[in-house]
Amino acid sequence: MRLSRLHAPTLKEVPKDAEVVSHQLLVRAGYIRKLAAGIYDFLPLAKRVVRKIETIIREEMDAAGAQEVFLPAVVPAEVWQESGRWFQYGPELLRFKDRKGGDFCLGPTHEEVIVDLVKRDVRSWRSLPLNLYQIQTKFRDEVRPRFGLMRGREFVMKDAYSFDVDDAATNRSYDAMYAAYERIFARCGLQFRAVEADTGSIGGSRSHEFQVLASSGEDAIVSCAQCSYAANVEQAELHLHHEPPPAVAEKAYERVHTPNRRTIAEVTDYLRRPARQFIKTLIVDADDRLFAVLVRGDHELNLIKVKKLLGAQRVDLAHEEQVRTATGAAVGFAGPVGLRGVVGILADNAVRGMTHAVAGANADDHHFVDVTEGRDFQVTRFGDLRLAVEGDPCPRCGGELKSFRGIEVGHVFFLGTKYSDAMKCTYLDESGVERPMVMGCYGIGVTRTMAAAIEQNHDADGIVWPLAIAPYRVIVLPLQMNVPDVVQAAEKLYADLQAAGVEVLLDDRDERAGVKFKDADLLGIPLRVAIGGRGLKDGVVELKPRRSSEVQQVPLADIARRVAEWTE
RNA sequence: CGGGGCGUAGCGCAGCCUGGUAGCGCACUUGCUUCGGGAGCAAGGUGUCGGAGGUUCAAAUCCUCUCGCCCCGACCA
Repeated sequence: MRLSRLHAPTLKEVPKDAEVVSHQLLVRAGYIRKLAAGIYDFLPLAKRVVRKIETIIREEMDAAGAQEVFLPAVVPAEVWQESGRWFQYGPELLRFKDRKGGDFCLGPTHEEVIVDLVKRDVRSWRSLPLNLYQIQTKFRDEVRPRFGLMRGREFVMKDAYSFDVDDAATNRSYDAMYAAYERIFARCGLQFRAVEADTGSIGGSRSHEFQVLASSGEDAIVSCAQCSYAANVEQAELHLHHEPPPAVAEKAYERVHTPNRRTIAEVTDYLRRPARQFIKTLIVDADDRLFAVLVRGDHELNLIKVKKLLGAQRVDLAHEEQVRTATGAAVGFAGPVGLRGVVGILADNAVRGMTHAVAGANADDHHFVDVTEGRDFQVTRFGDLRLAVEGDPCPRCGGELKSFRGIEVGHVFFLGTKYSDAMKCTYLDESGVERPMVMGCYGIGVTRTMAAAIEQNHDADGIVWPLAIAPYRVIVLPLQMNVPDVVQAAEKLYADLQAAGVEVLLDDRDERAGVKFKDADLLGIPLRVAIGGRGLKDGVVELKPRRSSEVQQVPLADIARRVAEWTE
């Protein structure tokens, strides 16, 4: 492709509405344009990257035994009513009516549609397992679309659904998808981790997220330095490796005045005690019953774990009024000592045996100091209730956990029979008994993967594409368009590379060398060949990988072969 | 959903407070010079000042409503 013809309008200035680097670079390098909040045009270069990611996905999904289908984006309400989600899903589901007044939605995910399809025609155990996937545009009317392609409203997703006779068979389908995902992201040239994730409200038993490692990632994950364990911080279990000794208190607790100091930071500053000596007391609403939950001051509460411990349907932090009802004080002054307004007091394991701790006094502008667990208050139930942090012990091997930031680009999920039960998707087993199919679902955010690749691979000059998903692999720069030898050599190389099947861009624009270098870097093309009058006199051209800073001088006669080798 | 901010040329912005008939940089067109890391000079085109209504002799500017976009927050203790 000639750059003079390519529709890739590059910008010198950073667009003002772009916050994250992938968004900035995609706009600046002429890959995307915004049409509306969270809705983007994909220009030719972006389309090529998306297609490359899709091709890798297709090859690996097909190799894993899945079959590609294409389901409608516009979905009639009936199937969503059948599963019950028409009423459960919030405003993220974009609903609308057709001309006859019938209800429809734009599919944010396709469990209903796929189950509807499978249950019609699959009746026998002989037809299972079955794994169907599609690559398609999804729409989720996000509360707050942001970060460009990272959290758009319209995006391209690969979604797959497996149907099996039982849990064991589903686990095999799951394992096959897990392995396929590892190959897909490895082939895309990305650094990633598969992490254990929360199974959430769907109630499945297994779930892994595929996280592309990037410091700008929205998700916090921990991974063991010694073994292969990795998990989302929300999911990471924290086992108690040794029982702390019972608390031995020296001092009695006393009440101190802490005017208007509500947060841990404010109080630790004011009292000059470290955060780890603080007992944070959170009031939570679990199915309309109020509980106090205690975690150490330097730890963070994990509501998901609280929900599991209580076996509750719903757990939220309490509202301001509820906090006042429970503690008799404003938010920020709750503490376990003398707390009456709650059904029970739960505490994270790290709170066990704490002495000389600081806690809220359940009175405005007051805290207690030198509080001791067991003596000054009784915990109803201890458990693992906090987010994991760097340095926590690995639940598998006891090694040290390291923390990372990640971008979730894929998710594999053991679904079970939630949808097949609700929508009566059943088969007849060998003995003629009707059973629900057991399902798994497997998603990859295709357009998000493109953005994540940039978040992980960029520098001050622009994008640095991994070879496998670059829109073109080579860019040829004739540095002086007014020197016939330079233009000729560039044209010949361009033609030779095309003939050899190498995806190549030729910057044939009548621009100065500086402009061409800047644009080549911005676009992120993995290999650059610069042809200039100076080098040509000595019969050489320059070869420079985008990722490295060293320039190789290559004889003109060898350049086509060298490039072809490099890009293989 | 709550709070804040911004809509002026393709892009980035100034002008608004203190009303007087719209400007800067980049980009774009033409010419000359330049030619290995976003060139210089000259000439040129570009706007319903987001939309509607109001106040006024006069509105980008003041007022009201509305639409769009961005950021922060959604109880982080």
